[in-house]
Amino acid sequence: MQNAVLQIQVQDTLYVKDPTSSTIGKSILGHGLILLSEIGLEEFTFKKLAHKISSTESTIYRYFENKHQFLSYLFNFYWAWMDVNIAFAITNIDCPKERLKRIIRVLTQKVNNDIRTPFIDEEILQEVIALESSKTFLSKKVDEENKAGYFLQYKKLVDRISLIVVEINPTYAYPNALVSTILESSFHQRYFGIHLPRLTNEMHVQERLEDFLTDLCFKTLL
Amino acid sequence: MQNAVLQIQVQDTLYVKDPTSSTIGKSILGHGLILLSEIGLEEFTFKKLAHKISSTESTIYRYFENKHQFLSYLFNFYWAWMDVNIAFAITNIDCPKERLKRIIRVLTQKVNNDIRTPFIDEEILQEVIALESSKTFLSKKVDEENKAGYFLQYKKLVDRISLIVVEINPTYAYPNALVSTILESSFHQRYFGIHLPRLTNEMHVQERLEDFLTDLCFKTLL
DNA sequence: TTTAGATTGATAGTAATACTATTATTTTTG
DNA sequence: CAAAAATAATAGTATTACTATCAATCTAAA
Repeated sequence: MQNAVLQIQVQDTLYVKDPTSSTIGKSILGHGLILLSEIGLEEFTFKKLAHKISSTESTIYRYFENKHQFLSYLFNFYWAWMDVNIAFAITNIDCPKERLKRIIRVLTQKVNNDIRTPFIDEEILQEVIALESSKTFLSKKVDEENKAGYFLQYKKLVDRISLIVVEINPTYAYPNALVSTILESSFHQRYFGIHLPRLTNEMHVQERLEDFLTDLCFKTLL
Repeated sequence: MQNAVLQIQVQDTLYVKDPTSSTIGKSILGHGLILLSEIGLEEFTFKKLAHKISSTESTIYRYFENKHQFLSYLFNFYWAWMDVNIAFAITNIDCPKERLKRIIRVLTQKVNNDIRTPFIDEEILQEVIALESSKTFLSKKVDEENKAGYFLQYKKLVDRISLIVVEINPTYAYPNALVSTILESSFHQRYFGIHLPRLTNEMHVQERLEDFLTDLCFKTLL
């Protein structure tokens, strides 16, 4: 068994200088993520982060244009990492139904820190993405950022899962819509379960969320 | 036919001073909404709005604590208004399936300005809510704001529609989750259709969005 | 009709944010 | 070891997100 390092690649439009290329860059990623999870995007500033890592604002600005770009980097990192996870979960599974089931399981599971990515704690990343990811695309700059590849990893994953949906039911008219609905729901329903329970039905319980989404998918497709 | 004025009531925790109680308050609502639709929440400031309505920041602060509260006001206004619309759309309809169908139609339709609310243009409001509404609850202050009633109208509507879902299928375990998923999707899928088409399947076309959500609901429930 | 009370406008001010720029110092690497 | 690159330290600007004060105006009750 090798001591593998998992290289997650994101678009070079998502940084000024590649944060994985230096110690301080990795520190920005790791501690930036932690700070984000602690205080949320609105309160998050590069100044606070600089203080946390005993560095300066100007250094952080050499890696990321602004906090929105930093969030988008994490967003892409998360989905690229999820893509790897999902690919692993369905290798050697031929039946597309079983593959979709396993994907939904992976999507609704609470993740654990992946030691193959030393500077990012995926458990924290998942929390941050649940709360903040919608803010990456709900912006007036969405078209511009889309052109710059800010959503590439997410779109790739939706495409990949949609292909499986098409395998299950080639006549279904809305595979991508179904998949992106499932992905969005997997975050929002869990969040509602914790914070706005009246909007959902105990979706903070992993098995229920998994069952809800699996049921929704398969009833729709079969 | 009377020249009816539709009074939409929101929680008094959503303002410092009721904006509908004065001319300048209504101007803040109306022009604030327009400014929001023009530049988005991130760029929106009370200073810019004050300039637009030839008033001052201090005056606006007498009505709303900050722009987040202003957005939450609009959020509740929208769903309270939608509630009225939906109630109207299903009066005298006994069949719960038909009622749900009609609700989905209302939810996926592009709305027109309602002249019974003179200071708010619902067409613009719908655009703003589509882009910004998730930001009302995706915040570290969600629990605090939930207690203060920031999401009451939305929760009420979800409850109301869930009751119909239960009528259609009393054994279905996730009525509220299904309803909130439909509501969230009705905005996000349309948005994806316009800005991130790879995430969906032409959901900017109203009939397709309606069909997608109707199909999703009824296949899940029947 | 006066007058007190409430509302708005004008102005000022503060701490924080979101940067940019410059230069000195340290670290890396060839 | 020298040159180049990266980082730290410092300063500075325009804007944001407010709060405070006080004068002007408008409004409603005695």
